[in-house]
Amino acid sequence: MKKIYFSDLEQYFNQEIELQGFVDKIRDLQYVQFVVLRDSSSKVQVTIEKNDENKAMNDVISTLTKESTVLVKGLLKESPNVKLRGMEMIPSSFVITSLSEEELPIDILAYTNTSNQELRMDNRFLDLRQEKNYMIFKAQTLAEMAMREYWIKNNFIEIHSPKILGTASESGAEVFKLDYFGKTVYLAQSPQFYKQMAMASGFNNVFEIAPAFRAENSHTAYHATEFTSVDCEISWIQSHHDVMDMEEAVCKNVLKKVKSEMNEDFKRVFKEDINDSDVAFPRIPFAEAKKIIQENYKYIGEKEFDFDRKEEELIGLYAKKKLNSDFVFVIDYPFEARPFYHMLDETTGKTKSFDLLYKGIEITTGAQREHRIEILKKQAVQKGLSLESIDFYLNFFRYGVPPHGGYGFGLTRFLMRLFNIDNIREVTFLYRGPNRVNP
RNA sequence: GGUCCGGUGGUGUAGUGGUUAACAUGCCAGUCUGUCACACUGGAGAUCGCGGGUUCAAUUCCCGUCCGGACCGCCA
Repeated sequence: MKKIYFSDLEQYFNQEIELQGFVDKIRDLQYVQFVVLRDSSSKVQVTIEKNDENKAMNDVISTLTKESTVLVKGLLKESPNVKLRGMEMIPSSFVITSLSEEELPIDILAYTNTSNQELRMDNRFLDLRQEKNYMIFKAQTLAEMAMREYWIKNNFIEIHSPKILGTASESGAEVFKLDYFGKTVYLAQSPQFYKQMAMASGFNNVFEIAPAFRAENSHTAYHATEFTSVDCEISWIQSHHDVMDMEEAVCKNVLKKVKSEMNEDFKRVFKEDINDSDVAFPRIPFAEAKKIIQENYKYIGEKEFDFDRKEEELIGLYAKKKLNSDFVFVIDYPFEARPFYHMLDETTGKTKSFDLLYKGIEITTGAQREHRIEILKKQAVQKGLSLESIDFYLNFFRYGVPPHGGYGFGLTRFLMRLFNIDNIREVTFLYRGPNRVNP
C-alpha cells in the first residue's frame, strides 16, 4: 500500500485507510486515549475509546512512547470538535513499528525547543524531525530544481568535476591535504578550473552542484569546511553583465518556485511571506558602494580593496531601503581583491567581476574570465603564482577558448538568508567545521 | 588564528564559601467522561565539565585543562 501523506487526508474521509508516522503526542485519559501522529507533511489525531472491545489497543497505547513509529489501520472521520484539522482516525488496529526510548536527548517541542545547538547537532536526526527544519531542506530541493530547470532550458550541461586534485588549485583559501597511495593530493576548494575547462571543450554552458572543501579555521556563523557550491560558467559573453543577467534570472526563478510551492507553510511557521519581488537587482560599482556606505551610514571599512562584514550588511540595507531589493550586485572590484583569472577592463583598470549580496551577506562571486593566455600568464605572475603550478590550467587556453564567465553560489548561505536563520549549521544537513566532523 | 564569554537533574535556566542546590519543561505512577501545549496529585532524576590550589569547609574564589559559543580575519 502506498504511503498516505497526512496533508492529503481530507481526500479519505469515511474510508478505511492505513497510516504510518511518528507519535507526536499521547493523551491517555480515563475513558479515552488520543494519539497525535506526525509525518513530514502534517499531523492527525487517532482516537481510541477505552472499552472491552478495544482492550488490546488500549494496552498497546499505555506502553507507547512519544516519537515511536506506528502503523494504524482504521476509519478516518470528519470531526469538527477536534481542533487539529477537524478530523480523527478511529483505529481497528494499532501496531508499534519502532518503540522510542522514554526521554529524548534534546527538546524538539515547537513551543519550548531550547536545547543548545551543539546538542542538537549531536542528535541531528532528532533535530531534523521538527517541521521548520524539514522545510529548509524542502526549500533547498526546490531551489536546486528551479536552477536546473532554468539551466536545462538554456542549453547547459551538468558536470561532475573531481574533488581529488593533484595540485592545489586556485590559491587563496587553504586546501586540505590527503594521503593518496603515498602521494599528497588535495581536496577541491572550487571547481573553478574544471568548469573553465568545459568552456575550452566547447560545452557552451555548464553547471555543477557539488561539495567544496576549505581548510580555513573559521569560527563564524557562515563558514563551513565542507559546503555545497553551485557553480556555473557560460561561453560567448561580452562582459560580466551577461553573467549577472543569467544569475539574476536564475535567482528569480528559484524564489518564484520556492514561493509557489511552500509560501503557505512558510508563512504559518515563520510568520512572513517569501519575497519573490520582480525588482531588477541593482548593480553598484565597488568604488561607488564604498561612497554610498560612507555617506549614508558614516562608516569607513578597514579594507581598501574589499568590504568587511559591516560594509556588506550596510550595502545590503541600502539596497533594501533605497532600492527595494533583497539582492545587490557589487561590481568592478579592484584587481587587488580578486584572483588572477578575473578579466580586467582595459579602460577602467578594474576587474570585470561582481559579488552578489543577498540580505547583506555575500552569496556569490563571479566574473568574466581572462581567456587570452598571454594576459592570463601576466596576471598569474602579478599574483605571485608560478606558471608551472598552473600549467595544466594554462593548457586549456592554448588551442582556442571562447570568451566566458561564470559564478559560484553558496547554497547554504542563500538558505540562511531565505529563512532569516543566522547560523549556517542550521541550514546544513550535517555541518562540517573546524571542530565538528561527526555525526 | 586573535579577542571576549560560558559549562549546574534528560532539556533549558536560577542560585550559593556552610543544613535537603531552586524553577520550568520532559520522564514515571496515580486520579480524571473527548483531550487538543489536557488538567490535578505524587515520585524518580545533579559526584554543579575535568584536574589542582586557597580554606575548618569550594558547585561558588584562584590557576590549569578540555569542550562550546560570539565577534574579527579568510571566503561561498
